[in-house]
Amino acid sequence: MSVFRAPGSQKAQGHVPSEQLSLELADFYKVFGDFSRIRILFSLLDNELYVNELADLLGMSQSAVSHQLRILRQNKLVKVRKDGKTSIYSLDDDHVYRILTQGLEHISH
Amino acid sequence: MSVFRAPGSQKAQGHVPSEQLSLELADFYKVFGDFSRIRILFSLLDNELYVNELADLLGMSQSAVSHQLRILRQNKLVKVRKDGKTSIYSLDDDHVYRILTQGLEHISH
DNA sequence: TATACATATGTGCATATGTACATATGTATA
DNA sequence: TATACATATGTACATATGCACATATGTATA
Repeated sequence: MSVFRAPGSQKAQGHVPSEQLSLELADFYKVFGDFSRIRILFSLLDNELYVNELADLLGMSQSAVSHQLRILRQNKLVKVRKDGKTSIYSLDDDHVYRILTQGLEHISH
Repeated sequence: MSVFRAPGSQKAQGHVPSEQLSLELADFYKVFGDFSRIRILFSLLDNELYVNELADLLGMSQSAVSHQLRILRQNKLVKVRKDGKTSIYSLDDDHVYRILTQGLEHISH
């Protein structure tokens, strides 16, 4: 793994992990580290759904769902398709699916 | 994936994801979703290190490191070995290593 | 065009969280 | 035993964050 700084920029024993990479990885996990967002992603595993369907399904307000969908969009985890008045959301690709299944494997040891 | 509730407990189209599982998975990701904790874990990839070594290496206070190590301990991501006055920390098992490498794969697309 | 509907978004607030500071706990050494 | 050292932890506070509320934007229909 090229997680570390170039030799010479380190002080004592141990390698200082790259701050850039650490930040990116933490941000990556942060998106998945929220109950509502995980539930939204799970809901989209089978079907694409529009915003109000998600809100009803999960018992969340339209506002809350929209705000979380925005975060998921910005992080390229979901994509939108417009159909008239409705915005239809789906997982961006099966990359997201793999991340979720790997996470589930880890928590079931 | 058995991520969903039993059929019958769902309303319209779409499956309501299990709240229990969603919560566990979000909490799992939440631990990794912090810059300082990721850096600590990366630092422990090669070597075991004691608290002050980590603090010096990462430019963090002893207090901050200890508090984060506590969270990592509670989530079984690191383990402690006592040697006199010092507490020597290491990754709990290579399960943690796998999680980190998978995360890195994802952010590098 | 006026209205209803679906979604997006700005804002405020309550809660969560990371860390500094101070201190407690535990261990080795003089 | 007294002191220094290493770590753990309680507390306060600043910041981050998720969501409710109100409203803006965009689209279809009467």
